[in-house]
Amino acid sequence: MLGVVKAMANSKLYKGSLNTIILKLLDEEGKMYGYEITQKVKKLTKGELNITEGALYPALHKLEAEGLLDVEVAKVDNRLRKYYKLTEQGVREKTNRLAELEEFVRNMQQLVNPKWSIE
Amino acid sequence: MLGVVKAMANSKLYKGSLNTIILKLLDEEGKMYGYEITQKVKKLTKGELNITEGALYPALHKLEAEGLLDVEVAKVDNRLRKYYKLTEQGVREKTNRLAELEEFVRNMQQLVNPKWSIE
DNA sequence: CAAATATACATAATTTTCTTATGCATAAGG
DNA sequence: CCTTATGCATAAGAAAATTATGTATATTTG
Repeated sequence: MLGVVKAMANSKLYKGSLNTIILKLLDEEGKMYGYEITQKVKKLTKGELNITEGALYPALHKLEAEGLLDVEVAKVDNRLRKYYKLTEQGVREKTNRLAELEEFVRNMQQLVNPKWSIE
Repeated sequence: MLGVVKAMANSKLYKGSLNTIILKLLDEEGKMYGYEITQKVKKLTKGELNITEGALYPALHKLEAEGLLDVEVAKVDNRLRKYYKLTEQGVREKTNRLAELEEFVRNMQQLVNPKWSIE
């Protein structure tokens, strides 16, 4: 019995962007737990981007191990939640990642030309 | 003796975008050879994106194997060049990839918010 | 003119990042 | 009661890149 779990994305372009997404959402929301992140992303992209658990949880663990996230365990309705939030280093890294993302978009615009513009 | 070869890019965001870049450049230029692509990309991004040979050549071979590219060997100044151009299927696929790229940017904009806008 | 750099291809080993497939457990809805 | 939703986790494998080589000719530079 498989629950037809849609992949993270149709295209391969999202590779490498998961960490940036996580850092930015945590910066906005203050703290979030894993499942909440997947739902938030799904909603914001109108179902077009589904983060898989196999990608998300290892990513969260890695960011935590790198000192970019702090974790806090909570029990809600007898179910476990692990709330993540940015550390100070995480806030700095988030800023860097967003700058890289803007640069990426700027460069892709030059290469692949342009229906979109910056600013 | 190592020639300090810079990586394809500082950030990981470019992962997955190489094929799209290749298809679009070939569409614009008509035909190009591998080394020419690396130089063109370097120039267009003002040196910020350096495609490595280890990424480029396997990608070209794969695109050719998939029927998206045709190759034509030439000898210039006693040196080998392999000119690639889009097949009909390659043209169609280029269109798809560009649409995916736009969708990717649109989704990232929703997620990570917004200094850039589409259109 | 010798040495270094640029041009031009290629591939193998490894790493990173993701998909796919599981696994466990509780809550809610039909 | 059975399915779906919530919530975590990890392992096996694939895909795409990095890093490190290797070969060869042409050009520039000290």
